[in-house]
Amino acid sequence: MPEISELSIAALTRVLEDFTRMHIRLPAGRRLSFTTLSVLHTLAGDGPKRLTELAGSEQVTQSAITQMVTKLEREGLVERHPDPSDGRAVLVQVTAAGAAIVDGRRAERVARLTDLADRLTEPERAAIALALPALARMVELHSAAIGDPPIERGDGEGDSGMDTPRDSARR
Amino acid sequence: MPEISELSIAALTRVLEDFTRMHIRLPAGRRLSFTTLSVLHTLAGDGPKRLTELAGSEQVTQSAITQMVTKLEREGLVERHPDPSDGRAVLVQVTAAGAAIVDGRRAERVARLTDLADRLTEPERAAIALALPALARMVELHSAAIGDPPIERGDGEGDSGMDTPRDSARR
DNA sequence: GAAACTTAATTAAGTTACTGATACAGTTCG
DNA sequence: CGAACTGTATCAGTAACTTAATTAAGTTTC
Repeated sequence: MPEISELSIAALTRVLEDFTRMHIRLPAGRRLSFTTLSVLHTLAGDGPKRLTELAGSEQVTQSAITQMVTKLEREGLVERHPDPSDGRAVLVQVTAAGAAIVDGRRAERVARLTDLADRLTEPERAAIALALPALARMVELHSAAIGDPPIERGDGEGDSGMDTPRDSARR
Repeated sequence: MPEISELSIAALTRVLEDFTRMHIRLPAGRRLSFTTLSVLHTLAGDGPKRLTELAGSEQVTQSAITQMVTKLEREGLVERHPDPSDGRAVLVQVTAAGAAIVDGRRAERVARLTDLADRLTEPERAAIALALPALARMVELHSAAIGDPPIERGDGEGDSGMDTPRDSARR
């Protein structure tokens, strides 16, 4: 016998795809590329990282990361520091200005979602609230499988770093 | 007095950001750009569209769409047809091969989410199932606000068209 | 019904963000 | 110490965009 409320993965997939599109289309104030915003997000969330670590987590080549970090450094959004434990390595750290960009984009998303949630009924909001821990656990299970760092999730996290194609390419 | 289960938008935002990242990083078999996959998804979901409509929904210039559609046409993934109601316009339609790509990527996402959901407890899955309609309604409210077409949602939908940066640029 | 304007698509030239290959400095290991 | 390995930087090339200009069809105005 099937459960009372059987979870339709197909439906879940579609809803998540739609939210992804919503996030992706969020316009950015500054003209930063897709990958660039993702890097800022990662650094703001996980703390300083090596270039090779970033290359792995963003799935671009190490060469691309070097070039991007050079550009971000010129713009004052990240800083390069020598790694005390390995003379070859560089630790990239987000600056206050860089973190502000991440926070700003997060705030836009929160504002948008707040607006939408306000227009739901109270039981609808409650249903989402009750599902959040389970959804968060799916993300956790995924990260664990991928081998990501176990990510401190107290606060000051996030920004999936996504951007519209227009933002990436313009100017 | 606050409700029993108050919905934390901040928490919801973070979870959705994480899912976005999960989707974005999904590797693609073919080497199609970020925007290209998004266009295929839109066409597979909404049916034939004009170039200008696509330019609007994908947030790139019309010129970019023209070039992309030309390339997709060469690869047999879309077809151009004259618009019977307007001699200036062109209707772009996804081919079976194009739809297969969209479906394939959707299937990968479903597989991944299925795997994760299997590792949840039964109450967790039930909680997500109960929240799905509310989440879907948030998406609907968003589309309505943006002015998107009201999207037929029977089946054969989806693929948020997202891709890794690596996929976009390689080869 | 012709002139002026608007809209849809294409074409051309330039920019940017990536890739791949290579060079080189710093580590690790025999 | 020298050989192999690892982390970063550099260089040349490519793909996906941009803006600007062109062509063609449709709409408006008188």
